[in-house]
Amino acid sequence: MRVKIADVARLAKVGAGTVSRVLNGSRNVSPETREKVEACIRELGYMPNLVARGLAANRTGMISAIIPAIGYTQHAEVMQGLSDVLHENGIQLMIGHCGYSIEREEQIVTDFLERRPDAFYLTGAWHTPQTRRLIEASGLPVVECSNLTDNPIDSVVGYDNYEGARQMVHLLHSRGHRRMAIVTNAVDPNDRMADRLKGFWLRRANLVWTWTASSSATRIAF
Amino acid sequence: MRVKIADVARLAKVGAGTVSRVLNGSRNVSPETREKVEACIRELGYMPNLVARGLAANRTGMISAIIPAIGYTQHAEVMQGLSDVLHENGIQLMIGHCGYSIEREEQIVTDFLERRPDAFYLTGAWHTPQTRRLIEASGLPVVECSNLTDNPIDSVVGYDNYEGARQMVHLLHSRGHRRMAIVTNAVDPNDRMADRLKGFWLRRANLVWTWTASSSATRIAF
DNA sequence: TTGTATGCGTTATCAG
DNA sequence: CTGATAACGCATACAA
Repeated sequence: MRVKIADVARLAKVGAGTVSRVLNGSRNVSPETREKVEACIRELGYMPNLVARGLAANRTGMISAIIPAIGYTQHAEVMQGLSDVLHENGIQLMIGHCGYSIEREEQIVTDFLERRPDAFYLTGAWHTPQTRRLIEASGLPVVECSNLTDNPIDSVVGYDNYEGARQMVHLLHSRGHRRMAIVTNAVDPNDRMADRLKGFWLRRANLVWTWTASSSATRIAF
Repeated sequence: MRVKIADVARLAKVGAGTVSRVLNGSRNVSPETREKVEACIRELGYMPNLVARGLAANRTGMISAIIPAIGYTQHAEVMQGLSDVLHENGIQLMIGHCGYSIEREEQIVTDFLERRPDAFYLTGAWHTPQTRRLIEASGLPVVECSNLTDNPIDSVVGYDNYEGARQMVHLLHSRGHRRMAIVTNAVDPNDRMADRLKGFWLRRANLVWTWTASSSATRIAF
């Protein structure tokens, strides 16, 4: 049996509540008792059980994130940065990958909700109605990332894929270019790509649209 | 307040234990009551609280994995595969990245243990004594991956980096090659790389050793 | 087969 | 400032 708060309390001759207060850095504890408790914690090698804490405090210290693929650089870097900052604050990341499928995203959201995360990170602003319903019903904070939207679930962090593409084509066109091509990964469409394509088509000039067969095998022929 | 087992039990006019048994697919429940309970579960939109379950059952359904970096393809692919299979079985992955630092690995192991995972996945077989102590004391199943070792903590899945390198050099040498070069990432040494270098040095010939300044910027000059 | 009661380790409430 | 004590939501041993 692992050492728990009660053991620390007994050794320190204090109540369990006091140990808990020391653990959570409450201000309402005298320096002497705090020191005594901390000594006992070290002596017993006490290690808090965050599962129990999560149940009691109704706060797990976990944030769930869903990205298309773990190995996809763009998202991996975001996850790494997120994870770093969160970890410094005692929060862990729960990562799921949906492979550009919003149905799979819905499944992951369903499963993740059972673990009672404190917040959600979603990629893109394109979800199934049920996904949106579930998350809104949960009342959890949400960040949708990678694309802007007019009606976010909660908050969005992203850029305007449509406007970016439009400006690119506009620039090229204003410089006299007339034959342009798009090389992209069209295997699994998503809202970010859709917006970019919309931006391109605004001034299509002589547009050649090709795509990579997969993210690794490129096939181009004009 | 979210709907819990007690609510389902009340609606179905059964005991909480029965609902729990239905949830966990116990064989000891009559088809009629099972069906009735499942109907009530759907009607109420009941969603189990895995935090509470984890505390009661002493099993969280989470496995923690530590890799050097999330975006590093080799490990990302393993995480993705792991995650897929585990997810099918209701288990979630808790990923941490240590950036090739075994001290950071130790810190992550310490933090992860508080979340009571059911198992550990570690990259490499090179850890701090404290890391090994902590994990052994936890009694959790462990897989060390990417490199073989003679005294694993628990079990190992990997290949012999030393022997692989040795055989490569041997082959080249036997074909008459005498000037060879190693291009590698020497920023953060680890046991896998150490083993490979050992294998190269066995038959060094005229060995030129260079390295990439970082994983993205390559600098080679012979 | 089913219901009841107890425990899991913490936090939080409420008196002292 | 501190100590009991009641939740938290579920699993499980024990009875029925």
